[in-house]
Amino acid sequence: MKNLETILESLNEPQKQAVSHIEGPLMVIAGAGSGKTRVLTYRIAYMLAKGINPYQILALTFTNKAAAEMRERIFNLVGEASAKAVMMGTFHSVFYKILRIEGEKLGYSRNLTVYDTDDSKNLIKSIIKEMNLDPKVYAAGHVLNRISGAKSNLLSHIDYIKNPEIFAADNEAGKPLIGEIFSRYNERLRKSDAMDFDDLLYYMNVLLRDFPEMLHKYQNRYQYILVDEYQDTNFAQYLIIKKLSSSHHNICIVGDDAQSIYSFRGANIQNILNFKRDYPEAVTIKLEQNYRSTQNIVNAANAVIKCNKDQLFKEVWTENEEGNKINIFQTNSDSEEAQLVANTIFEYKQNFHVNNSQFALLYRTNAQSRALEESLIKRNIPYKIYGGLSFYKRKEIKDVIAYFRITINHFDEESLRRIINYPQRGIGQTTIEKVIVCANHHQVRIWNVIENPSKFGLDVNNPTKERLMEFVTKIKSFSALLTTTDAYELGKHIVVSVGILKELSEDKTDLDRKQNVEELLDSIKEFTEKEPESSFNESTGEIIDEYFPSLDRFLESVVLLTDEEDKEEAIQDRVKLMTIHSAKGLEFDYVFLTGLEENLFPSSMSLGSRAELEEERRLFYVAITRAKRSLTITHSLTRYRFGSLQFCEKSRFLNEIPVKYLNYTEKASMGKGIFSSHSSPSLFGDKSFSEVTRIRKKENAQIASERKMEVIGKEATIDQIVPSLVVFHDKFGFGEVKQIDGKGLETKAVVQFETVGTKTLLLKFAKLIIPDKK
DNA sequence: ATGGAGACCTTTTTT
DNA sequence: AGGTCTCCAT
Repeated sequence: MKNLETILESLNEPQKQAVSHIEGPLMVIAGAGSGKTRVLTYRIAYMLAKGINPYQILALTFTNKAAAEMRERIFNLVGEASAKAVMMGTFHSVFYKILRIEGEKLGYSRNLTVYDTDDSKNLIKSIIKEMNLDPKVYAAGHVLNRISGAKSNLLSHIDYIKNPEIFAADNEAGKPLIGEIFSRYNERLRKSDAMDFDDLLYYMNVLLRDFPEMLHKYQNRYQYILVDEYQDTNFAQYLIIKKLSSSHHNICIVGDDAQSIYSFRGANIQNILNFKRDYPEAVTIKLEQNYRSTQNIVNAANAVIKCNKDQLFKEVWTENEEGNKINIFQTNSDSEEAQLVANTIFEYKQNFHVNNSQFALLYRTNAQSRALEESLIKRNIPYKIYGGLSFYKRKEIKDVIAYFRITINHFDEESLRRIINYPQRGIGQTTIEKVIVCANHHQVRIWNVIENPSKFGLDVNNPTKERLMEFVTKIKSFSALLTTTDAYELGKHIVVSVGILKELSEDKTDLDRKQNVEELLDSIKEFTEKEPESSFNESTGEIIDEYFPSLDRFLESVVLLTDEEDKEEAIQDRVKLMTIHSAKGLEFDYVFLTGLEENLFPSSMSLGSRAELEEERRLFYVAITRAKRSLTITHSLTRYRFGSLQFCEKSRFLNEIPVKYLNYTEKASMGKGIFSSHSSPSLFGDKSFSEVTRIRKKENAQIASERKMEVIGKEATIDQIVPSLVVFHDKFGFGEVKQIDGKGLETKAVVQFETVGTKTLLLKFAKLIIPDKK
């Protein structure tokens, strides 16, 4: 543990103030790249060094990624014991923990399930169906948005129905019954002993509002509260923080109004603008020195954000070098755009010593990643896509998790519906509908009906009844093992005995799925082998709850995870691809920002109001400020969207960067990267612009034909494939055969690919090519 | 009850 | 283009 002086040593003046101002409200306005995370972590270290009990510190973040990073950095500063004792996590995960403990006061059990967005949507869909409403008029996504918005503003379904303005708005939109859906939705959640994401915040508020002893308990417990990314809080979050800190006012919020990009989720930028009103004695500190980026990048970003009307005054500056100008390239098509990016990375790597992981490719929408991926594979550049369809959202994983959930909570309706006939056991749609109607009619849970079909007069034939009861018996047998069998053993038992693994093994077209399930089991195993963390009474040290790595504990730990925890992350040197939203808080040496076109960025959805357009502009600001050394922006004249070719206009945002900070290349040839212009004049001496272009084109032609040569080879017969053989796959590129399983037409090969990692392939489909040796 | 063919809709962003 | 949903035939 460091002492107070050494903690402060490495900080600049405002950072020092922010770190050492511990008592009383503090607002830190942290410009991009100004060392925000550093301040937060050092502040916690400072508090601990001052002797503050780590159990009294609550640190809230928005994303799991941010929480993990903060935990790690504090860990390094102060050591494991103290770091673990600090309550640190996302809003949702922290309040979920509390609600599992206190939920009985609100009519929830300790086993309460959290519904993710898919679950919520599915539930809404079925309610809409049950109400005989037109699913086109009542689109589940839209209805959920309305409900979510209400909950984020702490409106109950009763408030919603009673509110004349809301009703008028819904009525005008032709959807007067959203309030009724809301009401039924809540009822079903309750019946399922489940909360949706918004409920975690909503019920935390209810707990603090209706139970004074709870308010007192948690105010007392958390004497020091830190909130990261405060500009992204919604009303529900804002009020929890306000209540918890009302007795001591030891609240430190850190944020940047210029980086508020989540208003679509109910984030209210006013929360940061109003902090002074809530805490008149609050101290405000601005962190304006940027340590991350070059002057060109900082200046360009400043110029862009100045176009917004709503903002707190702040002037970000840097002492870093001027740096290269921002390169902007226009291409003919999205695939050329992608190739230009890949080629530029390729050239960069050839000419300088740059690692793959120093590059980031950013885009507005996930759909844009595909073209980039293809061009990277062609160039044999390893990459990793962040976000998108995360591990826990994959079908096969959700199926397995659903079994876990139903084992822990029989009333979890969405899980039940998901797996009652998966793997198929002859319980079809008609039966399920009858069960639901029956359950609604008797005002009981679906589980109650299938547990005892005769009791509720369920109108299905006897074999079906038996199948239902067989299912119930099976689940009950799993539940019986919860306290005696650890998460891994039970998880494996479930997957095997239910036949999921067998089912997936039979699906020859997609062997990845089985692998994913196995990966899930591996991660459960890791969980069970982790060092036990028993909970104990903080003042006496008495162990209250002996740790046992049960399945419900495992589920608790992953239910709010959206990203796959990637263990190989640090080892693997790969180019990173992600949306701008998920890039927030991160930084990269070389950033490529693609698709700067009207209707894509800014998104066509955001053109309705100034506020929305300003949010898009903040998003652009976030994107620019991710870059440390170099920023390359591209826009394409055409792009495939929704399956057809569209013509695209250059984004208005590009005109907001003063020309003195940039190099613009119209009609860029896709082979010509940033070398052709000004970044690296020494490489080409005094050759003219067009000469360099010509050289580049020629080189690229050469490279391209070389690549072709490489790939030409014979398609391998099955018995030719042996371990350690280098092979080429049409989609995955080059790889090395690691292992062969099975015989004849069923032969499978485990191949380690250079760019996409390890895949198991069924050889009769894989069409592997053995490249000719040069 | 199941599976396949075709219609249909998507693309904002995340806990 | 690709996945999801619906409807129809078996």
